[in-house]
Amino acid sequence: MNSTNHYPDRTVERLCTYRRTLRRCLDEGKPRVFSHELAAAHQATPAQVRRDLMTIGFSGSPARGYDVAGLLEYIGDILDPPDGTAAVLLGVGHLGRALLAHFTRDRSPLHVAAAFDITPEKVGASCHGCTIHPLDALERIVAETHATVGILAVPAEAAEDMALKLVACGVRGLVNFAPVLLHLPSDVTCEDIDITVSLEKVAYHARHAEPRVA
Amino acid sequence: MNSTNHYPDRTVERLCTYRRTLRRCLDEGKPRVFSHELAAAHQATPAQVRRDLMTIGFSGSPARGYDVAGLLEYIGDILDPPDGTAAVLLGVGHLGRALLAHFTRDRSPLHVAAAFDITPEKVGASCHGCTIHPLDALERIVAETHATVGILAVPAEAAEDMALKLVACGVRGLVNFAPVLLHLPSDVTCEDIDITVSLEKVAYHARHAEPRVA
DNA sequence: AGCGCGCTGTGAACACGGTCACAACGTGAA
DNA sequence: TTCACGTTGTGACCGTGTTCACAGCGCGCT
Ligand SMILES: NC(=O)c1ccc[n+]([C@@H]2O[C@H](COP(=O)([O-])OP(=O)(O)OC[C@H]3O[C@@H](n4cnc5c(N)ncnc54)[C@H](O)[C@@H]3O)[C@@H](O)[C@H]2O)c1
Ligand SMILES: NC(=O)c1ccc[n+]([C@@H]2O[C@H](COP(=O)([O-])OP(=O)(O)OC[C@H]3O[C@@H](n4cnc5c(N)ncnc54)[C@H](O)[C@@H]3O)[C@@H](O)[C@H]2O)c1
Repeated sequence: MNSTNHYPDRTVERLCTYRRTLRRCLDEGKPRVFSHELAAAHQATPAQVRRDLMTIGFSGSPARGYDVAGLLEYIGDILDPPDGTAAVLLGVGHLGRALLAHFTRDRSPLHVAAAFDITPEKVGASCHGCTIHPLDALERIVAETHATVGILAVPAEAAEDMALKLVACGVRGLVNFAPVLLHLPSDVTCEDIDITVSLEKVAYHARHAEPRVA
Repeated sequence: MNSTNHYPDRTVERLCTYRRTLRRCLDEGKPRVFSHELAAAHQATPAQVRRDLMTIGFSGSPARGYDVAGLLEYIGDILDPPDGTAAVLLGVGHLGRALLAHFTRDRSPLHVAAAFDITPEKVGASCHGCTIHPLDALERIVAETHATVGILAVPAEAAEDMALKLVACGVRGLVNFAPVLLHLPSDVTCEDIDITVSLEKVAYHARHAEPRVA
């Protein structure tokens, strides 16, 4: 297991969601879980869960299952840097405001540290307790907050420019809501969330579903 | 090719995005495209594009490429029902408002036809030109608008109940923003958009990216 | 008219993630 | 103490989606 080339994307994704179930178990005072319980709370089979945990090197015990608190901490060590993750948001429009409302109140290991917009009227204002900064403060604030992730909620035309600006400031991870493919250096991770495409896909599949199976 | 079991999900997804590039070509007066041009505008190789178009049965001509207008119409016939797709939105909170702002002004083949909320103060009000209805009007309005897709922007605790309610009204496609797995009949298509997980994934990958390759 | 280039269409090979199936083992009951 | 059960850990297998590689062909150039 070399240090740069890490776990598969799909596994990381499931780790994120396993955490939710594990937290709920902890809240309920349930000290141990079986693979089939974790599987039921996700889109997964018991074998898949065991495989994921094997991949990250976490062992359970036969007839007892996995230790909830131990696994939660183990996953946290993989996913979370010691000081949590800071993100910056670009574009405080309709979508940006919703994101701010959600990720600033959150005490999770991940939060939005600062927001930016190009519109002069918005700059300086505060939105859900977060001050909106001008774009020329980007480099300084990324450095100060040690932000490692950038969120793009700007119009499609501006997205690539803003992405490259973020990369120039040292950001290596992006979440892009704009409906365009960004051309980025290969060491930058970008997750596209394309709500329009998701809706179109679902509409398509809904139209072509077989009448009723289960 | 039987009528129920249709194209793979990934292909449908790419068809949605090919359309964007094709529309841009049309706007620019470009009558034909090559597979490598479509590929460059997407996360795809030329072979992948050709394979997709082969899958849907659209032919180009060597040395001339694909006819932009023809392909656009061909994809439209696959993705869009004749009258467009109507969706209903459940939960007009921070996220719901952003979605309304985007998908009501849109003249696209897909639009939000009605919004619903449980909070008495919100019901009856209008948001971005869309009236907010009470939940007990759901069945009637789904029937009247012929909505085929439901969008869940409600708190996690309410998501599964609301999903089942939509299904009971005849909706067969869902887009779910709540961070829970929905247990649904197998003939219902559900696309989960889990923004928190996307952020966590990106943060993870950004931390473990190799220093610099390209 | 003839030639060569560059594209399309596609069978075959490949890679990856997911699933199966089973040996190993700890636990609790008798 | 012994046994039966249920769960984990994992090698082998399988299916799907992606890429390779090349034959076939039309266009434009000479
Ligand atoms: N709202 C939705 O539900 C929705 C759905 C699908 C896709 N999207 C996409 O998400 C993005 C944002 O959508 P929105 O609805 O919030 O749009 P919006 O127009 O409401 O907001 C865009 C914001 O970005 C700011 N902006 C513009 N250029 C900028 C720049 N260069 N740097 C920083 N800020 C800049 C604007 O001032 C504005 O505040 C768009 O690309 C849109 O296509 C949104
Ligand atoms: N806002 C974000 O950026 C964001 C990010 C990640 C996930 N989410 C998820 O999206 C969902 C919505 O987020 P939000 O920020 O808009 O929350 P919000 O609290 O602002 O809005 C929720 C809305 O749903 C309404 N509601 C509650 N129960 C309902 C019911 N049974 N039927 C209809 N409406 C009901 C409430 O009245 C409220 O208007 C949540 O599940 C949240 O976890 C949001």
